[in-house]
Amino acid sequence: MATAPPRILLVEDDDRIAEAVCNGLRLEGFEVDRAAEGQEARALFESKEYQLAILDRMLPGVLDGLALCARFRSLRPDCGLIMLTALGTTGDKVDGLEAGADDYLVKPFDFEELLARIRALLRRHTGDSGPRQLQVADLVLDLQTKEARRGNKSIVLTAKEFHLLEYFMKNKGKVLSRAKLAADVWGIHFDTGTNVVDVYLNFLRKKVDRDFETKLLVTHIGQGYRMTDDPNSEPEA
Amino acid sequence: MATAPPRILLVEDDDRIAEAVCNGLRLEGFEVDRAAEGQEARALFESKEYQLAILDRMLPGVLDGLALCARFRSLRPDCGLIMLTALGTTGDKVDGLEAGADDYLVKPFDFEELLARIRALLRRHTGDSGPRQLQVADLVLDLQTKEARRGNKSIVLTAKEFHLLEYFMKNKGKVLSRAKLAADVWGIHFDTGTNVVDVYLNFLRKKVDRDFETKLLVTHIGQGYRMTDDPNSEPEA
DNA sequence: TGTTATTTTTCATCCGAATTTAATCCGTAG
DNA sequence: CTACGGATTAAATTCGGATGAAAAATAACA
Repeated sequence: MATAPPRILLVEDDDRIAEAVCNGLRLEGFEVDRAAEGQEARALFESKEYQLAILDRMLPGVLDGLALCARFRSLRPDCGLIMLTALGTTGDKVDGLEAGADDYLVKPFDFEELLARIRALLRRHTGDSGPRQLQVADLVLDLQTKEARRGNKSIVLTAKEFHLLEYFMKNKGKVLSRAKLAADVWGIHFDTGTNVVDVYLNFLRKKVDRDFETKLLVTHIGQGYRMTDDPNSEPEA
Repeated sequence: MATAPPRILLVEDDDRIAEAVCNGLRLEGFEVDRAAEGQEARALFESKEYQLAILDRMLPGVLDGLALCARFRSLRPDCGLIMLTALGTTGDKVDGLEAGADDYLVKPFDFEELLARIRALLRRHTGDSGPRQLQVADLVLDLQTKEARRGNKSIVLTAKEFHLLEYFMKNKGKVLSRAKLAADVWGIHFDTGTNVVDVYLNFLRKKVDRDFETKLLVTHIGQGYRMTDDPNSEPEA
């Protein structure tokens, strides 16, 4: 049984960065809220319970990253805090740590790096290092080796296929609309007339379902797709 | 059984880093002493019995990290030694290891990472004495002599090549992204647009794979590289 | 210190795999 | 029959990775 995904607050004014990070994190199964400036961030932080906050050091408005950091820390001592700082401002790191941040990251950072630190931090606070493998029926996806196997057959996946499959497995049981898949896996947020999702479903099915009796990927006409353990079950909300 | 907590000597001149690390380690239940420069460190080391010392490579005064390292090693051969090096000073790592250090870490490092290495080192020094050489298929890497050999062919490696190979062998089977390699082997924690990793993969392959039938280093396009024990883990379709 | 050799890193180019687009096919419902 | 949503295939494009060469940094040594 999957526990509730960690909830993360991202405070970043640069749309492009925020966009990319949001996407990436959602793809990894986190629940992400975003604020573009201080007041909004504060409001969100006080209304929901976050396991972790990612704060840009420099923010428009009265409340900058440092101020938020200190405030958040005093408000909820065991919420993880990661500070993002621009390159070249050496003292920043230390200031950040002194304001109560658990870690800092220099921009431009690598998403992988951010992810690693998020995981480290969540692990430190919750003791859970997350799954190394995902499983649905007899299909196993190894997140370390990026290897998939069903039954005793090894399945080779490309990067996109891997992401898509990972996303399905993390959301098994749920019906996922094309729009949501496009958004969370491809980062396509408005309706371009593309059919990549369809095409990739076809790719996945060829590799994952074609040679097997029980089909794990089910189409719900007009609604989307669903990965299921047992085909007779009702879709989850 | 309640053995005495491991005693650690931290030698670091930067107050803030020292402070942070000290706190962290004490929180983890270690007993920590700190010295800010070489003479002080030496005095402490000779007056108490430490299970482990963490040395900054660069220190003010006559005795720098390297000198201390060599001295400590000859004084107490089974005390664990971890070297901290700043980014951008090439060759440091190897010098450190040659001076007798057991491990090194590039600053800025993750506290978690430091912790992991401390634990590994303590484990190694209290009884089972860790691996002295690594092996993947017919490739053997001797951590003592820094010699590599595949089949009956001896392979000469440069410092970076050695570390990269060591990292791959320690993580055999896992797909390692460029970002992770850059971070853990080069200490590049943010996204510069470099392709050193690619180039070094090419170097390694020339030395390790080129003249052999079975290739140990596999590319996973869009995901990273992987060192594999048995190349048969893929196909079958 | 100046000179040379070695290692590390950057840069530009080429090639093939992966991704995306676009066209066509198929089944079902009206 | 036709319209609609989805499945499938093939073709176009883009992107990631390999590689050679040269530049920069570092070490070795006189």
